[in-house]
Amino acid sequence: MSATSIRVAQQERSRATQARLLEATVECLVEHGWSGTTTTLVAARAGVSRGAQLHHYPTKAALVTAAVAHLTERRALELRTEADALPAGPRRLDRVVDLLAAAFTGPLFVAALELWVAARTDPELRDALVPLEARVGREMHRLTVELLGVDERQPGVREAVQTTLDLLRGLGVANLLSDDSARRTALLHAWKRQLATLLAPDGGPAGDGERAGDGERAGVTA
Amino acid sequence: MSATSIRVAQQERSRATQARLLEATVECLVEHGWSGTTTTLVAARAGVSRGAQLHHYPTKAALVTAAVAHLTERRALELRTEADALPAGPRRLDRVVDLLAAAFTGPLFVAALELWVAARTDPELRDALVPLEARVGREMHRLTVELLGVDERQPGVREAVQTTLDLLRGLGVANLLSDDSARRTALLHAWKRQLATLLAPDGGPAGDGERAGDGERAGVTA
DNA sequence: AGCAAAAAAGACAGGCTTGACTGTTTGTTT
DNA sequence: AAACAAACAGTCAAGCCTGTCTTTTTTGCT
Repeated sequence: MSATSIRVAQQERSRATQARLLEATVECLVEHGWSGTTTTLVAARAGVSRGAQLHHYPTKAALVTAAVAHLTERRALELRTEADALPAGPRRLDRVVDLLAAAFTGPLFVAALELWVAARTDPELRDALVPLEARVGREMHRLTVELLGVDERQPGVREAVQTTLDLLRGLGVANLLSDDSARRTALLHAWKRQLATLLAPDGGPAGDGERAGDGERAGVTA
Repeated sequence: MSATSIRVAQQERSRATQARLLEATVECLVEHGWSGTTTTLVAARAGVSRGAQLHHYPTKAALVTAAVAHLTERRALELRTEADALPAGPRRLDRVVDLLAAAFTGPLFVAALELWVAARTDPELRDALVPLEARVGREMHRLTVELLGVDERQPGVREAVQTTLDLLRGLGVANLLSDDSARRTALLHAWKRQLATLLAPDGGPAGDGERAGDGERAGVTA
């Protein structure tokens, strides 16, 4: 009973402390922004002593890097969870867009955006963020295609999906300061119908076969 | 000769120093991000002593607030300048989109985005930024309509323009870290043709009369 | 019980940022 | 010319952030 189970208990304690630290880091990002996210504040918010914090994450870079990975996990999890709860009714496309729009306006997106902007001028953070973000971006594209139930080999479909995601990111940024939901809702209403015609297999007005770049690479995606 | 001309000289000296400080602030935002933009660094970059800096802008908030206004001016100026140089050829719509896309990827956009994100968690900065950004947003919308030479009263036109700007903002953010120009170019190519059909007065597939919110309010626009 | 290792706690030093303060130069008025 | 005001220069202290260090507690094993 002792050998493994108790060792597991200890590991579990570590894991719990680390989880609290990472969660607190994300919360601080949302509440205080990147420059307001100090290690001291994170430790205080997590209810963890500074010594314990430094024990698990020796430097701020280590903490933030781990938090980036943690955030990525949480974003993917949240997406899948909400996607699973999606009904397959006639308004399927509308619901999918609403779901994605919610992902681009929630706290997790805000935290990711803070990191994204900060990473621009912070090489260490950038190196940690870019590969993960690329992964999330591709995953998001794939999930969108799957949820919409469209065939990506159809001309124009890939572009339509990418455009939707980029548009949602833009709307998400616009929603940062002032509440933009009224405008966003109206705009998305129009876009939904637009998207419906683009995805219709009978060949809409756009899409003559060309392919965009090398798939969805853009990040800050959920 | 003395009364006015010399007073002008002194005022001009002040103005020049202030301009250098504001310009240096924007440059620091682009190069080092919001948290890397310290007053010391700005003063050094501007070639202005710390005393002189504190004389003109007693606090960091004062400096940044002034820089926000300055940045707004520069963005508007840049837009108009480039818009004036726009040829009125057959590829008019393509050129307009390219122009706007450039505005959403240039240094001025980056600086504005840094401020935008920082303002989310900084009330003082936020209060200074929101009204100015709203102005730029409206101006950008107006200018786009004008450059495209479309009639905004036509159903769907307003939505199409707003969608274009929000999409460009999203693409601009995606371009922050990794160079996304290949994907962006391809995507915009598709969107241009999409936009052309949306703006065509013979009634495209979208736009049945509803209006979105209260005009373009979203910021981080140029 | 007793020992070793992991986890946690908290004090401390070094570096940086901000803004206050004093002194100096340049420009302006009478 | 003399007094006055604005612009400029540079130093200083207080506060904060990061990361090192030592000490204490908890856990795991014999």
